[in-house]
Amino acid sequence: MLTQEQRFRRFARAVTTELGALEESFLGRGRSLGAARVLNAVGRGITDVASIRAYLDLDSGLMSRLLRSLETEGLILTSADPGDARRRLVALSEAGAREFQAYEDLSDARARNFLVRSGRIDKLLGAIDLVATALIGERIDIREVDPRNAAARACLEHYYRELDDRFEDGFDVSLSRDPDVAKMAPPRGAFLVAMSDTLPIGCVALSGDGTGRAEVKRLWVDRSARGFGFGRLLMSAVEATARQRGIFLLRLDTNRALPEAVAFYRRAGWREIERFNDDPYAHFFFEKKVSDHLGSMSTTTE
Amino acid sequence: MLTQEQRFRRFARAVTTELGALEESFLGRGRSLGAARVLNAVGRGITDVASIRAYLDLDSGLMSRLLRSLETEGLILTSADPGDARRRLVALSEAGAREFQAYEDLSDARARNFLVRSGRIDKLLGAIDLVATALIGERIDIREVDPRNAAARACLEHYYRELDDRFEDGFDVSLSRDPDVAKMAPPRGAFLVAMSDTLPIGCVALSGDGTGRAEVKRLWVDRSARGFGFGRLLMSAVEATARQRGIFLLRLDTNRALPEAVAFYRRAGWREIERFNDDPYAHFFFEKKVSDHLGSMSTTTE
DNA sequence: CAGGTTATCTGACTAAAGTCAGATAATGTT
DNA sequence: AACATTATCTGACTTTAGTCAGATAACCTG
Repeated sequence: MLTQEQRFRRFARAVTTELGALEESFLGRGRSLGAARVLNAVGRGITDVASIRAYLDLDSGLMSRLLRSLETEGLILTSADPGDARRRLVALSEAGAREFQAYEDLSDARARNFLVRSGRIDKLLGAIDLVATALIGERIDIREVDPRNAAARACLEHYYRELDDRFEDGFDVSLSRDPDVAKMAPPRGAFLVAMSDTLPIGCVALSGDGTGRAEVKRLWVDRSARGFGFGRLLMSAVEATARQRGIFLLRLDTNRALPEAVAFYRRAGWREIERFNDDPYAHFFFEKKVSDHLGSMSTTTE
Repeated sequence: MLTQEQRFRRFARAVTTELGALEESFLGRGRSLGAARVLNAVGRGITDVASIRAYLDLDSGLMSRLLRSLETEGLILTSADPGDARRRLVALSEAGAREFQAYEDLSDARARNFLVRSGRIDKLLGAIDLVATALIGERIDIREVDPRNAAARACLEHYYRELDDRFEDGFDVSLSRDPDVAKMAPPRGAFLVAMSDTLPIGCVALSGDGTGRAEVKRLWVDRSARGFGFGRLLMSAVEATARQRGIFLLRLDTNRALPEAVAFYRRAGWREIERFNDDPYAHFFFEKKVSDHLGSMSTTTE
């Protein structure tokens, strides 16, 4: 039988062929891969020379020559940084933007081709998300965002869809105690999203009312990213955020159709308590003390 | 939300980084990637220059120079092909074998590192097999092998394990009508394995007794490879093989715990018939005519 | 055995990627 | 103002990969 290593190596060969073909298609546009990569970096919004150099790991000499060749092609415009004239800023010209878009289209076409040719797009997307998440691994970035932000909304949509799938009678947000957006934004609360490269793979909300107590809501981790400990990571992050906001006691509720969530909260040091709301979707109630005394930012209204 | 193309591109970036690091580690052994690749091809058993050239898609001049450099390093030995002195044969020297092993160890170490670091080896292996199978796609090779061969045995082990998982009371080969190996080998029968690169992803056996009738047994497709139509491919191949062996009528049985198999046989033109054996695991029985008259190789014992 | 074909080798080239040692000019520090 | 530091640029270099036109020797066909 094939060993696990051999299976990985078959995967590596298959992927190398596919990605090699993508690079080949880039060469078809008449400039070197190095130049194409720089153009791509600029197109993606990396605008100063030092950042591009760090992003692509390029020698300063090579970088300079690639910039010069893109400049004489008329694809980029460079200028001195007004704040520090040693630095140079790079921007796409109109022709450069068109050329950047052409590379984007090539990439998208190959991605599409790969996905469609299998005939099993959903299963394949699940698999590639899983592999990418495993590879990106610890390089995950938990950041606070506005709950109306695109990544946050994407997470929430996934979250609602999953509840709708798993609850016996489906899930309808409007029937639930939906915390309003203001409660999930500073200074009273927070909305945290876990980003793996460009993909939002999980979220959690802290819904506060300005007192030293708050609720944890909307904990979700993408199916393809489960088992890597991101749920725990999100919970630690939200507890830390709560402490910063001067919150000392957290509560949450959850549904009996999510036994792994109930087990997870128990393991993570949450204590089961009496029902504290009339949400029809809530069956289990927990609380956890996150700091010993009232934090510095707690208000007087408690 | 991220589009499907963006998800693929996140995957491509993650994988490129991982595989780039692997190539970097190859460079650490002090020779170019080209030379390392040739050494690897020789180590994997490709012994004549033309085949290596085809395998690695190398220009004849470049190939020759890489061979010369490996030869002066003392890693390979070349000799004229005794059958055709224009061809050259390549073999690893003792030092070459050690060096080849060093590259193998590097590859394995990186594969292991990738798998272990996730903490979810089985799920990850399933995902990479799925992606690799999708990428390799049509480039699948159905070949007849001896049923005692390693790939065949690997398939059968998976097959038995899966039946044991799915049947209500498990599965024990010794209780089943296990066709003996001679019936699954030429000239009476056949054992076909579907190879995707180096991975056996499916099998099917033709168990004959030298008459114009035979049984199809052991149809199996790996979980990660289902839905790509490989079952259908294997069945067409086994029917073609049956015709070659002079068989005109095929029969098979299957279990009620495998509804998708039953549906598959119905769709593929099989006709349900009466029970024709006393296998305790068999609940459904099918037959299919694969040629109109007795084939040329049919024996007189029918 | 003559003439064509084949497999490999050699030499002369190119393009791309990358390295390294200064040069230049702006900025920061004392 | 003098000196060190920083970001970028320039020129000279190397290695690798790859291309192409023959050369060479063995083989195949009639």
